[in-house]
Amino acid sequence: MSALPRSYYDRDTLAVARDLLGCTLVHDTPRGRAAGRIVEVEAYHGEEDPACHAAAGRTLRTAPLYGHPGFSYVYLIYGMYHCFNVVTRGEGHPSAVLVRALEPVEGLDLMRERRALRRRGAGPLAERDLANGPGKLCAALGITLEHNRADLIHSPLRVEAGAPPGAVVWTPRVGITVGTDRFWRCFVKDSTHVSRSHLNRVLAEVPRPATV
DNA sequence: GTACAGATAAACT
DNA sequence: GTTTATCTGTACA
Repeated sequence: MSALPRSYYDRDTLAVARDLLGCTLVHDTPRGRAAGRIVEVEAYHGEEDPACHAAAGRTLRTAPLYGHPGFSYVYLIYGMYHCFNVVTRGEGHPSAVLVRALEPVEGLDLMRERRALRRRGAGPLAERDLANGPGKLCAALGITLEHNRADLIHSPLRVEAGAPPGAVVWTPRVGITVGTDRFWRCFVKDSTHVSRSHLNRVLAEVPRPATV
């Protein structure tokens, strides 16, 4: 299996978000391979999207969003967790897709080890809790700030094609206080590996939004 | 099952 | 000094 080509990411951000569902996020390291099927994503699009980090303009932190498609944008959130994005569209159009949840496929033991490092007491983690959140999947795959601005086409960190999912659902994005009117979160409807499952029932479902 | 407090550091004002 | 695209343990139903 090879990485998705750069042209895949140089498209409408919502289309890329939708199409990434069912693909596999893979990270090869000296400790082994960890991989998971992408089941939940969010689109962040342009300086006019108030929830996009680029809404604050181009800074040291947001520079990757303005760069080439097919590169990563990783940042630290709440001082403890990392969030992994893939940059979409051409240079100068600051937009990206946040990967929010994976269904573990390969390297489950490695994922469990990495995740356990972050927990205090606690028993063994259930398979569904390994990567069902943006911070969790970064921990499980060993993604840190050093993977910011990585070229996902030529890197141990990459996205590979996978079987398209069945029905998908679009809802407002999670964890933000602005831009909640845009239904730019997308997840595999039947997946048991989606984040914040307790919210999913009350959120409205809409057809695929217009392209951006 | 739901609700809440607290952890913790980089970037930005 | 403030903000933050989160997660976890504890408390309670």
